[in-house]
Amino acid sequence: MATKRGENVPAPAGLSRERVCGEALALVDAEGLEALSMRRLGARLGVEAMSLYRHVRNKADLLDALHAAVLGDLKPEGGDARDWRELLGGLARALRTTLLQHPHVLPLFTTRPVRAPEAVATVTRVQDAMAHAGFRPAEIEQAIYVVGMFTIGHAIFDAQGAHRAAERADDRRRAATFRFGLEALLDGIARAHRRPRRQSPIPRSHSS
Amino acid sequence: MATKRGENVPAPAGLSRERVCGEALALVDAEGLEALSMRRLGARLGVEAMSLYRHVRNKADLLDALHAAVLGDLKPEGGDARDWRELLGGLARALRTTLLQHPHVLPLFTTRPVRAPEAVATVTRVQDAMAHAGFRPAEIEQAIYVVGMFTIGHAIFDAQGAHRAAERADDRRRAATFRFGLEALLDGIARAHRRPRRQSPIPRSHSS
DNA sequence: ACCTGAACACCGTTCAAGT
DNA sequence: ACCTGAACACCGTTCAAGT
Repeated sequence: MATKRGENVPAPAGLSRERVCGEALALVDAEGLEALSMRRLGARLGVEAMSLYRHVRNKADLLDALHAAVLGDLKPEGGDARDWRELLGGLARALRTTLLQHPHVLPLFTTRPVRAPEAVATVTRVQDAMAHAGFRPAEIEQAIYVVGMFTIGHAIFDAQGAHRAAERADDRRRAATFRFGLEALLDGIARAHRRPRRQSPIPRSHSS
Repeated sequence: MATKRGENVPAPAGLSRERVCGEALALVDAEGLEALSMRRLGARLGVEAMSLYRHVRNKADLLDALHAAVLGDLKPEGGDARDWRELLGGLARALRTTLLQHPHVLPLFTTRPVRAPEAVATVTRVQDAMAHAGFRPAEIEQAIYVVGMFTIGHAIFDAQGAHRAAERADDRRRAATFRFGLEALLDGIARAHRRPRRQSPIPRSHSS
């Protein structure tokens, strides 16, 4: 192959949605979200920009795919644990790791709902463990919500600070701050579960 | 005025940085970040796009101004309190309110460092109260960091959910979830302050 | 079936020119 | 001093045309 000219010939151009999205993620990781244009992405794949529309509906669709791809990486550590606290904590730590590996994709998280099926599956495992530990559905939703909020907020702060000179408190300290907040939230969740929901004078049986 | 043609004549065109940024914020609040272009903004102000460059270095500069303007709104409630917990909690609640009033500006928070002087001043008041309560500088920074992360994370989730049909749990419940996480964090901060920092065998004076 | 060229309606930004 | 016209190098996207 590449017999015509020794110029560019970057790839055999067997395009596919996967290849398009993968290359887009590589481009964004390397040069930032603003550097992603259909024309530049096409060039990277050795193809005209218009060819991409065969595999991607839109630029918005491409961005959705990027968002999903990052969430798809999610590989929580303590996969075999059944302790809700370890599962939920592990999910948060895995999310932090993933987000910090793709900091340029973070703005998409402010715009797109979390719907990647892989991520949803991971969340389901946490939900099951919490249900098994006696949490009620509303409590479970709240717990996961709260931990997710904190984690994405942290990733945003952290990714910002990484560019700044002044507050380059070393990574160890930022990680410690994350850990501190996460443990505080897990404590809060555990405590709320042990206590009754609100101030109701005579709770019947075990709920309020 | 408006004697030439009864067509458009939107403003006397006495441009200023303030007017440019204010109109930009109005445009973004109304139509989203993507709708903001120099040409459209110029049109709204009754002026050609190029005139804006007299008052704004760049589009990036304009976005920075938007970010700062939103943070400038920050008006925490319990302004006269000296209780650190009330001050820090009030700051978080005020930030939440402001962010939810300008949801389209949220993506900028993933990209720009928080540097608006008004916001910094508010933060300084919280820092002073915490120092007065006996927190050490590192603890103070960590506390404010953690609460800020959580709040911005929450705002992102909340703003997303507001568009979605399925999870439109009513506002009251979302606010309750925010409150729950915030209180958990404040509890954690208070507890960490009462306890020793790490496992140090013989702490001196009053912290054990 | 898959890719392309040309075209359309937009961008941000510069610069010399108008008043 | 402040605003503008024309221009440049880019965008996303459509559509008819090529192979």
